[in-house]
Formats: sequence, structure tokens, C-alpha cells
Amino acid sequence: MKKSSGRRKIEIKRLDKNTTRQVTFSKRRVGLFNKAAELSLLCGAEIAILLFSSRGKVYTFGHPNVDALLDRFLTGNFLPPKPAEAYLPLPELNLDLCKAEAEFEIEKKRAVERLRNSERFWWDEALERMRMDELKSFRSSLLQLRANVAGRLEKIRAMRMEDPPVTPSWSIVLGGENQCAASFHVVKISRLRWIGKRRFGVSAQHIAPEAATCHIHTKI
Amino acid sequence: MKKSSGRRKIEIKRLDKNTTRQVTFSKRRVGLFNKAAELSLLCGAEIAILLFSSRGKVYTFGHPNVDALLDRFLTGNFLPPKPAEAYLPLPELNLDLCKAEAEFEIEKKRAVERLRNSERFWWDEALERMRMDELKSFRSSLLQLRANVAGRLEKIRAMRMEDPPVTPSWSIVLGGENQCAASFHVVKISRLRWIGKRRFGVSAQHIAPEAATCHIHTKI
DNA sequence: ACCTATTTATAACT
DNA sequence: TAGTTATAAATAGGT
Repeated sequence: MKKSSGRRKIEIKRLDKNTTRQVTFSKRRVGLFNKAAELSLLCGAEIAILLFSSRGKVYTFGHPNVDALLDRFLTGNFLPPKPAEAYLPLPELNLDLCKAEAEFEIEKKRAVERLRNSERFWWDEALERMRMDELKSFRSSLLQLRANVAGRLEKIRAMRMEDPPVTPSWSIVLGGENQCAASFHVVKISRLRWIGKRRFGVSAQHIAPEAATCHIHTKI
Repeated sequence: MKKSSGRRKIEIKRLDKNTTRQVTFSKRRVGLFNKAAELSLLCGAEIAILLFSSRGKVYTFGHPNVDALLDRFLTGNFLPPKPAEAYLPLPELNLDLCKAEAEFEIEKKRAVERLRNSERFWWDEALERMRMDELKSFRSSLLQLRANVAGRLEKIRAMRMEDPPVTPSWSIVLGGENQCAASFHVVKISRLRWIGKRRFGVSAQHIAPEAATCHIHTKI
């Protein structure tokens, strides 16, 4: 005699029964995070997942961890930070690098001024227009940003302490960070169907209104 | 005669062969995003996935879209914005709300000043200390933040236009946003094994060094 | 890209 | 929430 009717095919649409929906959420959440973990390990990829349940709980998955990946995404530093050794300039580049130092300092001063003058503008103006709730959100964003900046500065400082650079510190910048900080943009926005097809970019008439968008970002 | 040897079991560890790794990445990426889409649709959950390939490409999945969810996560607004109707104050609360209006305006002015005076400080100081690469990252963060703020303001404005509020606009704030903006914290940090077990919180001796951490955030 | 033998995930039930 | 089992779905290796 059968002990279970076994798995049955279901339609992929909102589960109406409350208990079923909750059980399915738990099971599939674990399944999703396992898939993410496997992908990460098999292919050396890094993944962050933010999962908001309909009842306001948030589950996150991250390899190596969520915050670093969010930070990388928001700041556009899409490549993982490499070990400091990777940033040592090749000998034959040393001359160029030394020549660049002076220009670099000037460029930096200009950048600071640009930020001061242009970026501060919208901020002042926006503050006036915000309502209280908007102010609160904005403040949270700022705090987050401050934490990110502080964290990054501290990390860099710590690195300098324990690993005194043989090359001038800005050479690390030129050799590595600049490369890492290269700009990216979205080259492809395709749409993923909820049901059926296993592929991106299905033809337009197949796209349901609830379709999610899938972005692929690529170095400019 | 067999047309294929069929699927075979593999060990979950980095795939050494380059082509295999790339093919697997593509296939499993699609599989992962489909799982996320199904979970979202079946259970009414919202999901953002950031996937960094080992070669510097970034793939994102988001329902309804990545940016809104990142914003929600970073600002701590974990509950989805409800439709405006949900925010109408109950009749018996109307008196209190009206009384609150005046205080609210004053509170807002104070908040603006606080932001001006305190938040701008670290920014000025930090700018001076940053190196060029740090400036660039910081600028990216600012641009992102500006985009978020602009988007939010615009959305709110659009909502007001097409749906003139019967109640004063700040009542929406009090009734809804405050509730939504409640603080959360991490109540559980469990670890997920890469291989085998399908569950969080495996005992410590089973945790591989490459284990990912899984956070569960809950309302305080 | 497509194919198919298999492995893996999971819906319903306990 | 945890276990069971029949079955649906994903996918490794090959073309």
C-alpha cells in the first residue's frame, strides 16, 4: 500500500491556502539557498540574495557575505578585491607611474572640488522638499553610506599598517584599484517568464505582466 | 542504443575544466533565477539576487526589481509599501492626528537642521582623507543615493497627482510609513552547509570553512 | 543550442 | 516543524 501520494504537479501561481504557502516558502527558501551555495562553489561565483517574505521577515543569503556584495554592487566595484601582491606594478611600468604621480595629485584636488560643488547641490535642495518619512529614509541611507565609507577607509588603513608598501601607495591605486573601479553599465535587460521556458529573452508576447527583469551588467 | 549517458552525480566543489565551469554557470544561473521567480509567485515573496561571476560580470534578479529591494534592505524599510488606502487613519484616531500636525511640522524642521549640521560633517572630513580611488567609489555611492532619492520623490509626487488625498498627506505618513519603518535586527545567524544536509543550523563540527552565513531578520 | 538518463527537489501526507 | 514517498523538475555529459 502507498504511504504517500507523492509529489504532484502544481500551477505556478499564488498558493491560496495559508499553511501550504508557509510550508512551501520554507522548503523552497532552503532549496534556493542550497542552489545558490552550489553555484557559488562549483563556479567560483559570489552571490547575495535578499528574500522578503510576505509577512515582513527578511532572509538573506550571501557568499562570502551579503554586505560586501551589496557594497560592491552599489559602488560599482564589480570585481572582487584582489590580494595586494596583485597590484604591484610591473618593473617596466615604474617610470610611467612615477611621472603620473604629480598629475594624479592635481586630478585628485579637482575631483574633491567637483564633488563639493556639484554633488552637494541636489542634496540641499532635496532636503527642503522632503517630508518627514522621506527624511528618515534619506538619513538611513546616509548612515549606511557613512558606515561603508568608514569601513573601507579603515580596511585600507589596516592593510597599510600590517603590510608596508615597497612601492608608493598610489601605485597600488593605479595598478589595481582603478582597474577594479572601472565603470560598468547594463548591456542587456531581458525578461524572465515565471512559468515554463527556461531561458531569458523570450519573445515579447510571452511576457506576463508579472515578469521579472534580469539585468546583465558589463564593463564599459 | 543510448543517445546520452544521462546526468551523472558530481561532487560539489570547484569545477576545474574551464568550459564545463562556464556551461554549468549559465545553466545553473537560469535554474536559480527560475527558482527565485517561482518562490516569489507561489508565496508572494520579494527577492533580489546579485550574482557575481568569477570573471567580473554581474547578473541580477529582482522581483519586483532589484533597486527597490536593495533600498528597502539598506534603509531598514523591510515591509513593502502598502497601497494608500491601507494608511487611512481610523476615525477615532483623527483627533490625535490633527493635534499631531503642528508638532510634526516643527519636528520636521528640526530633523532637517540635524541632518544639515551633523551629517555634513563627516562628509567634509572624509573627502579630505580619501585617495582618488576612494573618491571615485564614494561618488558612485552618492550618485546611487541621489538616484534613489529622486526616484522615491518622483514616485510619491506621481501618486499624489493621480490620487488626490482625502486625508492630509502627513496622515499617510503617520498611519503607514512610521509603521513600515519600524526597526529590525538579526535574530538568527545560522550556517548553511554546501553539500548534503538540506537544513540551516547544522551543528558546528559539520560546518566547512567555506560555509555561507544565513541571516534571519526580525522585527524588534 | 538540443537530448536523455539520472539525480535532485518537492507536493501531499503523517 | 520534522519525516516519507511518489513524482516532477533540474541538469551532467554528450551531440
